Amino acid sequence: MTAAPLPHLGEAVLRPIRGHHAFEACVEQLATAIRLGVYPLGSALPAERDLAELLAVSRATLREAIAALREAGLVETRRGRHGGTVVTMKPRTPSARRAARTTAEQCRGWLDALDFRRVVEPGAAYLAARAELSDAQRQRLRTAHDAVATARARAQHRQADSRFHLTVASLSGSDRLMDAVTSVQASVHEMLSAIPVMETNIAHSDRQHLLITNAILAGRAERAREAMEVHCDDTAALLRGLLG
Amino acid sequence: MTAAPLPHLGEAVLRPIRGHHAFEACVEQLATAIRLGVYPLGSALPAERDLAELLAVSRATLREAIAALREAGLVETRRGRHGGTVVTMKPRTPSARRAARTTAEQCRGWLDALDFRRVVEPGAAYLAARAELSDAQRQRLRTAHDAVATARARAQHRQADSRFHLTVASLSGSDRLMDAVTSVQASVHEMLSAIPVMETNIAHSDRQHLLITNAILAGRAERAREAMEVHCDDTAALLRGLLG
DNA sequence: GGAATTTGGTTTGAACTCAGGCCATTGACG
DNA sequence: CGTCAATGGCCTGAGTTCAAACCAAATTCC
Repeated sequence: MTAAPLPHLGEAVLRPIRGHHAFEACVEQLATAIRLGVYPLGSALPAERDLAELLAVSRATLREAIAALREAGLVETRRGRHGGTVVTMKPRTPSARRAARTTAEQCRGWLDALDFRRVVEPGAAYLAARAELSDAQRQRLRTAHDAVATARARAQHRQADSRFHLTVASLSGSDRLMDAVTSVQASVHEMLSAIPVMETNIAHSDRQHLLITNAILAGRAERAREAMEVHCDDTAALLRGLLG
Repeated sequence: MTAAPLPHLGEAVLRPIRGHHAFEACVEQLATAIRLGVYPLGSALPAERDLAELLAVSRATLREAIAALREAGLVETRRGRHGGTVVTMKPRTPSARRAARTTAEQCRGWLDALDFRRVVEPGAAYLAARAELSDAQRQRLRTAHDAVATARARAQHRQADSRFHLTVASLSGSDRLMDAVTSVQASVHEMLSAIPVMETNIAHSDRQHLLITNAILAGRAERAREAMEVHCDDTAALLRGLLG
């Protein structure tokens, strides 16, 4: 039997343990969820004890994370019965975000995200179309699509778009795909916040959303996947062009 | 503006922070890498200092993990120059593994892995076929394929199969895809170790590997993806049938 | 008005992890 | 044969995180 070390695979398979900073990870997850519009402006986060359980983190750590969000002006907290932590920050406008310089490291991660997205989002659409969706699920998809189509302001359209893609992923029924799409959407959201987007792009994108929605609701798996592939390719082309 | 909490998305998007047990995560990653054949019997793991950096973990923690592997009989350690930790354990045979009872929880995760796999592995094959591969990379793919085709013993075939799929993923050039495939291969390996596999299945599988390899080397992206899809579907059908 | 309940706020001691340095062992090379 | 370099083995002090209490505020309901 070979005793070759297979070095390339070793380096590729062994990956950093994500773990030593529960605090930072909490801040990032919550901030991302807020920016993606999972918790829109004015909505309340779950109670601390529930949130701590969701994130599998101690309440002490979670509170530090919430304190950081509060300090950053993203949320406000009120005490007492029916108190809680409420989202108060309007999503940053693209222009405000453009200030941050994009590093080479960041750019590499972004390009990787586009490749990964082109794989997982069409896959999610495919599975969602094949799944037997309940009426409530079908309604959620329609609602999510309508929200994108009718959003007027740029930032709100951005959030509605993220929610649409996350909704499709959630309908796939796969936890791992949901993870993957969440991660990808976080990256895409960052990218889109760093560049200007034109009206024509949005209209084009909305048309594709409709195709995807209809294909999923009709149970046309292949068609849903192809529509999502086209959508990802178009967005990727736009982003690649403007980022390098 | 809506203040609806979007509860379903919140529960789906917010995920446990994987982090509070660097030690356990290390043990799992290393044990998985060994079982998948990334470090075959007789080969040496990287030096502790290098491994600690790869896993982004302190040397102290890594050493505890290695101690656990040693105690489990997976590896042995020698000191001094050109010392190190070498893999000593033959992969467990399916029969030895069958003893472990499969829980409902485990089964759910496994079924999810099959869905996820059907998305990411074909995606990886597609990207690998589209990438401009260096001669060294092409050679790695051929070597990995030959190893599967010529492996005689069941357990060795299993490892070679994992290595083949991991190699395809590494050729995709996407870190995130590599992560995803590593994770699904770990699950698939567990499943296959829990059930009996027949010779005919192996022969069938080997034929598909050849199709995939040729499509990638020829740069036929669509064909590579379809071949991998068929391969995943066939394996999934086998596993689903034998697991419930 | 008063009690119960829900929710955030705080404290405490234990366990885990880290970074960095230093020691011990072994084989290779001059 | 002696030195050197690579490697595993070990220690210490600081920082995080955890679990499980208990406290304080605010709302609801009697």
